[in-house]
Amino acid sequence: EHPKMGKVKGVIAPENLSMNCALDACPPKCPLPGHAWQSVCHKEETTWLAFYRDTINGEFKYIFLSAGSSLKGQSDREKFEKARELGKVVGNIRKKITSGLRSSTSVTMQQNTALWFIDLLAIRAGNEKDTAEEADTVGCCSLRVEHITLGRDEEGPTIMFNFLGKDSIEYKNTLKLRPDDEDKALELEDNPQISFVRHGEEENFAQVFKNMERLVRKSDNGKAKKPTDDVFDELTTSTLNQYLKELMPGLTAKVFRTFNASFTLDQELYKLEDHPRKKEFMKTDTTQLKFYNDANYQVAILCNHSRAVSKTFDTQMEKMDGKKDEIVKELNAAKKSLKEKGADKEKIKKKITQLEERIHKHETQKEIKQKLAGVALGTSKLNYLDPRITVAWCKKFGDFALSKVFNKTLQTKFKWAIDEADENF
DNA sequence: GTCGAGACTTGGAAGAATGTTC
DNA sequence: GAACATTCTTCCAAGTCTCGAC
Repeated sequence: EHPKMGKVKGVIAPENLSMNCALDACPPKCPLPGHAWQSVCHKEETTWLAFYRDTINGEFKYIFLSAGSSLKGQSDREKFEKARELGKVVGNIRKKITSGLRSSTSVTMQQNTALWFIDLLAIRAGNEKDTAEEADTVGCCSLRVEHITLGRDEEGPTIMFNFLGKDSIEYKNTLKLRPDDEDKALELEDNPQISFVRHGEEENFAQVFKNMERLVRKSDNGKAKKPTDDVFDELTTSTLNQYLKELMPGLTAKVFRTFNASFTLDQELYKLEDHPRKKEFMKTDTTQLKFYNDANYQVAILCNHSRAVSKTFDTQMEKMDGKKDEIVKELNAAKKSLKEKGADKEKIKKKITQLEERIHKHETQKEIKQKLAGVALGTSKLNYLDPRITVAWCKKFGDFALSKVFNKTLQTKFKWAIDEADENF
């Protein structure tokens, strides 16, 4: 429960607003007669147009340019360029993390263990929070002992995470080794609450597990930890980001999330290139869009982007089941009539094929609906996926219409990417 | 090194607009 | 064209991160 729940916001008057405009520009006129702006300033190094103080907690509230403005586009591009830069050096950074995991210096070991999670699981940095004023949510650096369960299964060690992240969204995930039995691995792969250790990272995982055993049991002074104690007790987001800057200029924890989200999309989309079912996927716009959405889905799972399940979800499922029953009845009747004397067999056979196709389509639709019930695809598309990857993929594979994946708002927001990327991006 | 102000990005909910089905 | 489903858009809270003061 949020500590400020139930508080009423005050009205924001012109007297609460500070305006920002160029020194040689005419400040906007206050539209309310008898009122005036609190102040007019000329901060050329900032992008905000106006700000006021929140009436509940006194925090700054800004008014910015829209996402479609060239200024925002430029900043968006810089964000993705930074992620691409990380992509070029991530191999070396992972080598440094590998050695840091085994460090005898506690701070170094903690920094690299946290980073290993941030890189693999795309967990947020986790700044300090004042739980008397804000909801009790955590990220990597602020994880507490009570959020972690260490265990073992037939493949080896397991690390289970269970905590509330941004917006009090539940994060439940068990990290484990990929089973040798490929059928079992494929089955577990479909479970969004299970993540496999990256290929080649098995030894590092064993070390991370050892580190975590130590971090959830004892602090550096040897005292036993309580469930409410911090796992990474010598770490803050600030010191972690300072360390990251030593590894690459401008690198922060957030960049790993952008990089891994875009990298995942790129990998998933380009599986189409030599996919055995390539023709089938590229047959219609609907099947190609489904392929794109499946790739987008993998990113949404990685970033834990969820949404409330529609209140009418169960009714909708029941309706779909009812609809399917109707088609099945029709199909059975058609099959029966095939055996009747004097029936137009060719016509009935054609009808049977059509009905079978309808059932298959219906089942696929239900499957998609169930899969996406609690998952939000839009957040990653808007914030984490380099739009140039999507633009290039659309151009490369059958000149697929970009409007199928980017609506009007996204096309405006990503104009810079549409102009820039060709099929070889 | 710590703290807090300041500036910006990321995020889901809700309502509006649009599409689909009967 | 009504009813319902889906997608788009807006809203603003909740994050991340930097920088300067102490």
